[in-house]
Amino acid sequence: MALKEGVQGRYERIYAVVEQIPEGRVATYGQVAAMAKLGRAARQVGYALHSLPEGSDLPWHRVINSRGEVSPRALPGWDGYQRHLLEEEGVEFDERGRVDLERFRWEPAPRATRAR
DNA sequence: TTTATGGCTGTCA
DNA sequence: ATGACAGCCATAA
Repeated sequence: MALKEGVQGRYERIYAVVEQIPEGRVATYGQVAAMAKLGRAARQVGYALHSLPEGSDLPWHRVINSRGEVSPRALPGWDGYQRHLLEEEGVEFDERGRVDLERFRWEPAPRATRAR
């Protein structure tokens, strides 16, 4: 309709954020959503990832929920697969399969090139 | 156009 | 610590 969809790059925004996630680091949906200027559209982030185009180099597996765990998606084995990918990147999982967000939470750079 | 759902989040018990 | 309810916003039908 005549209403502006804002920008058609809503997906791109999410993709851009996820793409910025370094290895050995994880980000939550809410965090990505906030960084993508989507506000509380954390769910949409998950949808965007669900709608991921095939062949995307998007590290969607680095995006987890606020519990520090992968989404218990319907497909059995997907959570294990995601966890496996993160483990290879150096992310440590708990017995429950949880990650210490306090330690592995990706800290986005506000503006300057922050490297420590 | 509206309606329904969802890879979530945060608070309350 | 976990379990349940409601809120939020975009995509799909």
